[in-house]
Amino acid sequence: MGRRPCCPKEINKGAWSREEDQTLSKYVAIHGEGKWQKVAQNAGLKRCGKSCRQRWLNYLKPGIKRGDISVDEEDLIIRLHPLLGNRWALIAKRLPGRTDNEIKNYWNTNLSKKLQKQPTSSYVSSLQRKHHEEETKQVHVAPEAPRPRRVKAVQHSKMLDNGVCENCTPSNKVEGSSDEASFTDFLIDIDQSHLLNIGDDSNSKVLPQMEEEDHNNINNVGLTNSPSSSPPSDHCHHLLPEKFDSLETLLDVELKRMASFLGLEND
DNA sequence: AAGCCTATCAACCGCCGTTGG
DNA sequence: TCCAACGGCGGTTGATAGGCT
Repeated sequence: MGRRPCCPKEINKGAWSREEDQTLSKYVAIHGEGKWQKVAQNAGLKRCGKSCRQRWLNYLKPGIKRGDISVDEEDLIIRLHPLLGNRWALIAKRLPGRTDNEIKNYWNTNLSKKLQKQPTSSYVSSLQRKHHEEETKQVHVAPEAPRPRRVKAVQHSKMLDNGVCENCTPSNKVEGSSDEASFTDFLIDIDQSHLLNIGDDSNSKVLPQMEEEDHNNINNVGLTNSPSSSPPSDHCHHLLPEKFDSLETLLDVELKRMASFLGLEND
């Protein structure tokens, strides 16, 4: 049997020519996006609909930024990745003009290597160090060093039924572990499920030590720039917001904090 | 100058969720 | 309710440019 091919056999593959780009751009300008299969047919492009969509979204669409990922953008990607995992499309939504493909490529070719040399936890430590240095006005950073930003929030701990955080067990050793990535992803997935499980308050847990804290502490989920925050290794933030409309809401909160920290709140 | 190696990134592939008949 | 088509997404591949020997 096998899978039905999504495209006719006689289609062009590989790099798009200028003529094809122009044809596609004109067609979309007139008819709008969507119905990509029809776009390919009606525009006379010997291309798969998916290919047209990808070409438009990743290259031709107005407003697409290309190349030169700024330091702030890189920083945002580094911060969002622990939070979202390889959800490149979600990350891309937070970087106007950037496409998921570009971010994915940038991650795979640049950031993953950087973070391999300096694993997330030690990266976090360096950020903390730098943050402390900034606090004490004793800044000594190698030019190539990552910009110091506090990234406590990678620690999205799985909540157990008894309210104990798995992440707090003495055996919890993330640093240098080969399981680090999957561990983090696992934790994040768990919490995303919790967060998205709105309408079921039984799933929205706030541990006792959390209850006495200000509602603003919701911001401790994800990223923080709090100078007084404890390092992730010695403190777990047992918290899940009582109610988030969605993960997007959570991210908006965090991004506002990030923007504030970056001094970009007006952007 | 030539050959090899590595990095980059555009594009393809296939899975999966959504939608509409 | 079912199913086919479509669209979105993430993983992977392959072409190519640039650097190195």
